[in-house]
Amino acid sequence: MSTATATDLSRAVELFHALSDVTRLSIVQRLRSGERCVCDLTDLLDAAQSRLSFHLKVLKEAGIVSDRRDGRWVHYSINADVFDEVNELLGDMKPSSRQLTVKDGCC
Amino acid sequence: MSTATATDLSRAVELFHALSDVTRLSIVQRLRSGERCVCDLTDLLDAAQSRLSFHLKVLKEAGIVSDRRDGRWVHYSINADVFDEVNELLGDMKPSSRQLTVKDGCC
DNA sequence: TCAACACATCAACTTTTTTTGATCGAGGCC
DNA sequence: GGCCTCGATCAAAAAAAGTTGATGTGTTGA
Repeated sequence: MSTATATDLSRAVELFHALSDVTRLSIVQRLRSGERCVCDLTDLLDAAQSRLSFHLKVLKEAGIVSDRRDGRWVHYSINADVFDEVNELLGDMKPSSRQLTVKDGCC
Repeated sequence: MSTATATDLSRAVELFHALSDVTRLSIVQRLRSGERCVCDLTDLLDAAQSRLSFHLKVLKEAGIVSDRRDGRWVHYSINADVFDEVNELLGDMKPSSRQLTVKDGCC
């Protein structure tokens, strides 16, 4: 049985927020096939560098991606673990099997 | 094998956005045990009625909750199906098993 | 019919998020 | 060292999201 705590809640907000933007989801899409440097992504997504940097930071702070410096390039990659985490959080939101249905009366 | 389309993308954005707010997640939490009328929720969450109405609308438009009118009350409940949908969308974001790792060179 | 209630909607305002262009710092190459 | 490139950071502007209080709509019960 799972009960969501306050920290779970804010963690969920952080994760879902990080995933609630087209640019960021597009980045994640591009990273599915493997790591990419920022310059690759600016080309692929046709987005200004500072814009991408901003979104990558959001994704990174949420733990969705990791970065790896290699000379003057920084490569980003997906943190596969977070998907399990999201699933867990989703599990804490699903209606419980033993659920009240039609409430008689109200308030 | 799953490929995410543009519509998938905007649908994902809509869903994740709906889930990326404390108030809305709290609402979902409260609905886990079964349906609730708005007045119940205003009490439970100590939130102004119009505020709740706003968030319930976001959740409803995203298909996360449904409403049912019963006299002068409106009862909201979780749309359990969306969880499957979210899982599917998440599946389209996970790194593929056959993933490029260390890229040699860049750009 | 009228008053009270539950809830939705609206407009003005506040807050947060995103975009943009400029600047900065680190790394590599001459 | 000097210069160029990749990428982070910053401040200002723009856009989007959330809050608030007032008003509107449908329902009930007197």
